[in-house]
Amino acid sequence: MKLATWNVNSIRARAEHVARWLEAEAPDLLLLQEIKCEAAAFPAERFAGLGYRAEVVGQKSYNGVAILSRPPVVVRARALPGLAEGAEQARYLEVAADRLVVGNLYAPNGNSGGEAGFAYKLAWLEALAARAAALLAEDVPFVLAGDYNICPAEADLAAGALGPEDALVRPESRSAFRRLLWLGLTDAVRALHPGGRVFTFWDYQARAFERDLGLRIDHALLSPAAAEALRAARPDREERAREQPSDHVPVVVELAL
DNA sequence: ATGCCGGGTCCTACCCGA
Repeated sequence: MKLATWNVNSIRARAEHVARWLEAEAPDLLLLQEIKCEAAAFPAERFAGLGYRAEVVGQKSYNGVAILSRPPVVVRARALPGLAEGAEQARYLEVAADRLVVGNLYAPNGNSGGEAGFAYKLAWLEALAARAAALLAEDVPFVLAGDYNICPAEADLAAGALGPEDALVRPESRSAFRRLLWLGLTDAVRALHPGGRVFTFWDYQARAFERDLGLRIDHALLSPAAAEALRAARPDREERAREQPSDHVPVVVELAL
């Protein structure tokens, strides 16, 4: 099982990049975030021509997640259970692909909207932890992958790339990430690259990529059974050097399932 | 200290991203 997660910063702006990448990498599943459109505007036909089905949880202008798959999948959830009514945004899609459960997530950034915006980020991450606990209780192998909008540790950002008050590095955000690890989940990329700079995002501004002022914020967390099957995990850094790229690159995970 | 890019939309100045 080869799966990948990629915040594409608008699927309509990035459809040809995604199509080319699917042909080159041939993943079984591709988890997309920030598609920035409703389901009706998602270019599903472009990917159907390559043999990929699309499940889409869309929203106008902001957010939006989708899963492209070669094998058929069964949708298990189109939102994260447990969030307050009226707080729904298109940020979660969970499917079953054979016996593996895959949750595709786009966590709130938390830097806009003042303290209320940050509180929403923490509430969302709390609901994600509850979902992880429920999946562990279900005793199915699973992957929760996507844009967590958290640099888990100091090694996960270039020096000076963000201030200490940034929502991506605030202690409360990091604590929410550690809580997922303490439940028993494995950070796939960090498990296989314990010391390396394995950034997944570089800002468009100030020549951040050329200066390698990156962040590691896109993660794949694995259940214990999935972690036993982990064979490879890496960001595809080369994508960031292309013309009109997303500011995030794909993160690829291979499991011997 | 500010804006630096780049996507979106009420089409055009502004919101959001991280």
